[in-house]
Amino acid sequence: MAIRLDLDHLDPLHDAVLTWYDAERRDLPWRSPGTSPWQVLVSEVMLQQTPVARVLEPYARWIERWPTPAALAAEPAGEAVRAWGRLGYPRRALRLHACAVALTEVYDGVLPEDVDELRALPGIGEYTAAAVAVFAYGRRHAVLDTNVRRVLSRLVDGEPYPPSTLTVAERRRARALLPDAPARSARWSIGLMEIGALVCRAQTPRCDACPVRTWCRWEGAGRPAYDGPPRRGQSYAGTDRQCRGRLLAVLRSSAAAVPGAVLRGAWDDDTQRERALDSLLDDGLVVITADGKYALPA
DNA sequence: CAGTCGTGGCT
DNA sequence: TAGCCAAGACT
Repeated sequence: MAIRLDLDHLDPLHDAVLTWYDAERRDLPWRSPGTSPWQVLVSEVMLQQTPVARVLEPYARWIERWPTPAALAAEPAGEAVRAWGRLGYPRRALRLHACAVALTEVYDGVLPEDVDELRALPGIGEYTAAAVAVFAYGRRHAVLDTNVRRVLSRLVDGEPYPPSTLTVAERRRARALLPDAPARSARWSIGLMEIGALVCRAQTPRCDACPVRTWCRWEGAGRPAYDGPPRRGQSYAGTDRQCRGRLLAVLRSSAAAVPGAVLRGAWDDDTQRERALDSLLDDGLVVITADGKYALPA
């Protein structure tokens, strides 16, 4: 049986996470000492639904080219989409550009520290606002990403996976577990994320290497399997998303505007291609030029 | 609130 | 092999 979690005496739990983090943390570029809040934001947006390994190279090129919000805001949004490469979900690039414009115009290029102000910026939701406030500014605030949610669900609830949507109970609990000192709470949050990424993994947990194993209800209960309703799977082949990806890849690789005939060669199904192209135009990821060709936005 | 939105690696 | 999933946001 796991040791019951005592909310009045969390120090040992905190210590276990912080000690483990100091020893096992990955040395990622956005964690190095001189990282600016803007660079933290760039990394967080790129990491939304995209694994660390695929972010490393685009991130390095991005911050070298656009070290400040003003630098990015000075260029066309299409350049952001092009530099986004194959990270996926390219609307993130568009939003990050819009965010850079807003930061430049409204905040004089300085990221706000307040989560509500951050939350109001394009592409910054609840998680990313918290991540910037905590990781860039050391504020005391709960950070609930998919890793932390899974770790706490297993540790405290004994459930293999968190609820499908973030609940108020999860927010309240995450807040209650936070160390009192802001600097300590920030490291606690990063530590939980890192445990989720390296140890308490979704499919292949490494409980033998877990620093909080002695408190874990899930491990203590023999790691019961998930038995709820089927979790929504993401199909991809043949979907509009794949079609959009193909079309955008053509535009990314071309410096000049592209005639419709070329796009036609990128996807066979006329109906689906037109639908996907319309949605790309709606999103502002693609524009039609004066001579009727297609291009990334100016 | 549930659906939509890319891409690729791992088991 | 075919799912499963990865530091979510937005509508």
